Amino acid sequence: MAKRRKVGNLLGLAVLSTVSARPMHPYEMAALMRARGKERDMDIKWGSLYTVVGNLEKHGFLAVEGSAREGARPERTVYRITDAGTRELADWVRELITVPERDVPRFEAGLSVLGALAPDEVAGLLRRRLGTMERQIAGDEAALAAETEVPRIFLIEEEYDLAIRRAEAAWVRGFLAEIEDGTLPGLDLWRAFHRTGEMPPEIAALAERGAPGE
Amino acid sequence: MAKRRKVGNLLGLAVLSTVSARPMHPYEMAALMRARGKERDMDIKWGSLYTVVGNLEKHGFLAVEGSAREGARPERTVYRITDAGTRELADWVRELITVPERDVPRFEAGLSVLGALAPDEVAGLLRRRLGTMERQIAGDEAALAAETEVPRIFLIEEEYDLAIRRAEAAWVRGFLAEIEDGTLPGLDLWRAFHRTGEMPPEIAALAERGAPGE
DNA sequence: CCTGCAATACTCGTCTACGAGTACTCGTGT
DNA sequence: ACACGAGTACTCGTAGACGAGTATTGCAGG
Repeated sequence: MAKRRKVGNLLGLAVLSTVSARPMHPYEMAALMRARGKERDMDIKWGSLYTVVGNLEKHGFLAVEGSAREGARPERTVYRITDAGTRELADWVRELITVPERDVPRFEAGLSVLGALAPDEVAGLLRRRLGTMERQIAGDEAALAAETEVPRIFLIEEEYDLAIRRAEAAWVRGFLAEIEDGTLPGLDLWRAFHRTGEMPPEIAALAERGAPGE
Repeated sequence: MAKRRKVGNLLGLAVLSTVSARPMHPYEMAALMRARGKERDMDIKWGSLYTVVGNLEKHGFLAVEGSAREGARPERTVYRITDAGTRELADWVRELITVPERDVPRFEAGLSVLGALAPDEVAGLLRRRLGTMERQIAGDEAALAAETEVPRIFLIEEEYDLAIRRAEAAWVRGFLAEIEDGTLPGLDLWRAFHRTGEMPPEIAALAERGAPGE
């Protein structure tokens, strides 16, 4: 079980990793992360930046290095990472890499309530999804291939992401084909279920599949 | 861009889909969802159940059917789904299926800050991850195969989930192999970066890859 | 020289998700 | 006949995430 972190927001991870290079003030972190495309790696809400930095300081992972003013700009607080912060960063990454965390994609949530729609409509929607995905994948693949200077290691997240999206696209393609050519077993059941809103009682009883043990 | 829902919590989706069968009170919904293993499909926090049901009612997706007491039990409020609720459910599923939403897995966040650890340590961690994943996948595959009564349609989420996890495992296997046999280009760079904490400046400048356009 | 727009560097109030607690009740063992 | 532990059915306080706003400055263009 992943232990509860003092600062749980992934933005905190990005901050730690960014200030670990050198002391800087929050806005500079934001600028750096933005420039490095960190937004693609975690889904960052800039509104939380100052809260998160504050929390990191409260828990001793960051310390105030001083505050500098530049020209007539408002004063900016410069933070540096502490030893505890460096340890927290390493420990956090270790956990993220080691423990396969179950963060259920929203698509899967959607699949689990597919009964709310009729199979034929679903086929159409899946076709749309597939189109979008294929376009995005092709675009990102091209962008990644065009990047010949930066060594792969600094772009592995992107590589991983592409691999997963390709797999998802492949799965969707297969599922869609099965709906379209009618080979998906139980298609009639699905249609019936959608019309009536009632699961056939013999299935309902069975649907209580036990969750496979950890 | 996915439009903001009145009730955004995915638990709300599960609730709508559950009460759509027949009116019931919150605790019964929870029991049903639990029995159906909904916890595997979305990551449900039971503490939010009453809040979410309340919100769904506030926005007209659920209506109070009445309140019943059974024996000397405390009074329970029974809810039914409204027409607006049925529409919201369908619309929500439609969106989830059609729009490939970018919900970045935590693993990917971890990969994006891999520089905090040394390659050799990462190799060890990945081996651990892979072991856990393979065990879980094998278990779930067996469980799914053992399920011969319930038609596949009622278990597609699980099928999808397995497909993705297999793809992730395969990717990790490949990446791990590249680290282990030293064929990953830039391994030395990685090691240097980790020791010094400094990205080589010529790379740092390049790392500002522009995010591929939407 | 002055206007306006974009970027800078935050602040604040709202909202809500969540965990931990609570009170009651039924069945079972003794 | 009653003590108990395992459900049942919620309630509530709080931490913290987020969005929207704000005030200042530099600079480009007329």
